[in-house]
Amino acid sequence: MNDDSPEATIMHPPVQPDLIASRRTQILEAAAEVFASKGFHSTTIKDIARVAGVADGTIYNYFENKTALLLGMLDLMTERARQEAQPANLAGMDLRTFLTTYLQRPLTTFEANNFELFRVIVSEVMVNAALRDGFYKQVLKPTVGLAEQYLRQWAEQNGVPALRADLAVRLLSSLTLGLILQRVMGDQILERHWDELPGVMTELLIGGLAGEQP
Amino acid sequence: MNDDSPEATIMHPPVQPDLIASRRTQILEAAAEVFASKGFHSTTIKDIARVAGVADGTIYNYFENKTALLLGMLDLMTERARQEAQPANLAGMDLRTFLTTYLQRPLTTFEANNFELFRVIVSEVMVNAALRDGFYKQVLKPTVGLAEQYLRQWAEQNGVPALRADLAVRLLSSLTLGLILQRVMGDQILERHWDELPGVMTELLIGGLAGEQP
Amino acid sequence: MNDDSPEATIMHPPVQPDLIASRRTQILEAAAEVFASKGFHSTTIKDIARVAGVADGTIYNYFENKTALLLGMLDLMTERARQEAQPANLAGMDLRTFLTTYLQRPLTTFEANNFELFRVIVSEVMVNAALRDGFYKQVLKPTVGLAEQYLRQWAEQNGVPALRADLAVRLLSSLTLGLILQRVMGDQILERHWDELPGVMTELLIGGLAGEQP
Amino acid sequence: MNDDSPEATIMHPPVQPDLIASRRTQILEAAAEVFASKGFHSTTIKDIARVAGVADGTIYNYFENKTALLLGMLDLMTERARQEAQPANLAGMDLRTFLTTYLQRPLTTFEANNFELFRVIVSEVMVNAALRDGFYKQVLKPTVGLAEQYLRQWAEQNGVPALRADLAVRLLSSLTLGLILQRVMGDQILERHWDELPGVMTELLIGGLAGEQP
DNA sequence: AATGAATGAGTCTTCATTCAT
DNA sequence: CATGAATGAAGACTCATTCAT
Repeated sequence: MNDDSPEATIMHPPVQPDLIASRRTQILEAAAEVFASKGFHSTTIKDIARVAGVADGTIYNYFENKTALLLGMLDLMTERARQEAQPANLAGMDLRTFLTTYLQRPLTTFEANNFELFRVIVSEVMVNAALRDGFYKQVLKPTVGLAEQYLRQWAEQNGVPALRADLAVRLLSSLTLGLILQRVMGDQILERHWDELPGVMTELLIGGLAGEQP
Repeated sequence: MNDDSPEATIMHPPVQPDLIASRRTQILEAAAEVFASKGFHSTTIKDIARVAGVADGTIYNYFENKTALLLGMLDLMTERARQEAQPANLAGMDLRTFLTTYLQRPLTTFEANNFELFRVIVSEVMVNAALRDGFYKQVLKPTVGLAEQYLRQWAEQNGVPALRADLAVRLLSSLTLGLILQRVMGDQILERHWDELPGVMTELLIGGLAGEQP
Repeated sequence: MNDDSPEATIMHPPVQPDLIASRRTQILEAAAEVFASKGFHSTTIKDIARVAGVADGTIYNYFENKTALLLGMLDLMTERARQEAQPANLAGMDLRTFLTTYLQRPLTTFEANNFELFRVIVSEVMVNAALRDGFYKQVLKPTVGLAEQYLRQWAEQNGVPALRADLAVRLLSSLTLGLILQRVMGDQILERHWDELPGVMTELLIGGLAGEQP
Repeated sequence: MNDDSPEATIMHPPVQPDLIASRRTQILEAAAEVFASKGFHSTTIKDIARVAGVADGTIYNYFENKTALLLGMLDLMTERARQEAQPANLAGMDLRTFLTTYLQRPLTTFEANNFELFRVIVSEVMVNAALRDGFYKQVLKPTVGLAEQYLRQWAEQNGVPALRADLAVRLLSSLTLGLILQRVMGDQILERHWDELPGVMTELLIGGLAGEQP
């Protein structure tokens, strides 16, 4: 109540951009939590507001609509993934290390805590064009692109000229995606051997199915 | 109608199970069509009824609820898949043929006309436990089981004793699933080379990434 | 259709009126059973048909609509009540016997097995004018009328000229009705002393609240 | 709004409970009106909303579901009844006054304006366990309890030791309930003599049927 | 008369979104 | 910017009733 024209200040405090960002994050994290546990369509704005500790209407100050929350979550996840994923020095890596690393990262990332959320996102990605685009461009394409780059280099350096790098790399990403999906669907074998997968898959891929097993 | 034929005296023919079945199919096909074009949640019962040419209520004479329609579609697809999939004599196949066949079937099946529907099913499978179970048990598990059987035999006969058949086969199914998903998500490369995939993937898997390319 | 050919006879057997009646009864009893256990509005025609062992549509050959079933049940109950209620020779009865008898009959009748059904009927009687009329005219009025007759006679013979027989008798019927209702609502005391009620109430009514208790 | 008064600085006044209460009341009164005229099952939420002057959805901000409206009405009636019923000093009353009062109150209360509504409530009470409980506990039990207390005292003070107060009081409440029901069912006699009933019934109860009539 | 599949009007209820305060 | 009560469109589902067989 300390005023020289205090009301104005009190009533319209200069909006700190940090606050805006953190509010967004706060809401997104609440959304992630609830989406993960109830799915997208079963989650109501009220649910999210309650968990976020804000009013229903407040959410609409930060997000266009309910779907925008999903897009926002994608951004958030991408952002974090990027921070964690130090632009690892792929350049000098040998193939085995590369493959193991490349397979391991997504598998352990999802292992951590994102299975439920992943379900929800995939679910909507399947059905929502905008989200599908976002997912493809922000998540899948960059990952694939990076690997393709590496594979080309490696093929060139090792005299494997005929390698269809563009398809080979899709083999890798499809494999990862498929593994996660099957795990999510309740496959027991995958759950039991989840940690060994990067290693085993790498050997299978390098030596070929008929190759020598370590 | 007034004829001497004996049929005329049959007054209450035991309700033709055929009719029931065909009505179910009629409704399911309508559902598939609408689901594919609008997604599950955006489709109303009225939409389906209209396309099927029946009243809203009639649908509930054949299906418990909206979700049951999806389960029914799963059955229908499984049924058809089973009919198409002659219990091919895997026993005598060489590895290359086996892999190509095994990869090819799902890819071409979905190529045909089911992409949109596949999206919807995967979408709900991710989020609906009952459906997930159905999908896993009816679609994924049988496929995987068959292949595992083959791989074990093959490994034994070809002296590759250490092969982790249980994981190797999951490599295959994950690969398939992942390829379809990436394609569904709009990957251009995959779309362009869809028909070559079984062949290319087979070579990559047999020879290993480092293997000799044909 | 009117020909001598045997088929005609076989196909349209002369309908035995007994059969009609028994079919009606069969359906009504099924209705009573289901109504009693689920209430009127929660009971579907299909429920009744199943219990009666007939098809849905058959019910509509015997009853105009769902409400008519209630009216029919009323008739059925009235009919039975009338048969049981031998036009007891009230004429010579002393007051105490009369009262005890008069109170006892409805209480034990409902005790038997009709509580649940009574609930349903009262429920609809409250809300459905036609049914209310039926109940009033077929059940309440006759009972009250009979008693009024007796009371007048008795008052005359015993020199109690001022007795407002018309109201006194309503005291009796209201009492009965009210007791049943309170019992139905779960009053424990009434349930425990149900059998003693006719006696106790009779004494209270004869002696007055301040009267000597036996 | 822009004045110097301190109130102006109160920005988010804790939502006035008064407003909530009044909105509830507004809706309940609308519900009572419509229920009374059309019955419970024939009344739609839309009907109530229209009469209350709110949107359909608004009703669900104040009541769980349609049935909760009935429960709410019970509360409202109980509340009002309690306010009217000053905890009258029964202690010092003589029996005649007590009885007259005790009988009179419910009869005149319902006379006023509640007959139609009473019908609806009784109707549902018969069939809905939750409502039945509410009615029993909030309406019937308290009334009965109060009277029982009085009767015990009175019996003790007047040397009527054998009085079955627990049953005697149920005679009273049953009588009341039954009278209202018969009146509701269209009994002309009761309607005509409604106002005299408390008096007449009191005399009948005190003197006994055989007693001297005033 | 019996059947029971088909009908489709009718309703409760949900919930994303708005907007006055 | 925050709030949260109000909104009302939308949809799944029920079920009494009909009628062709």
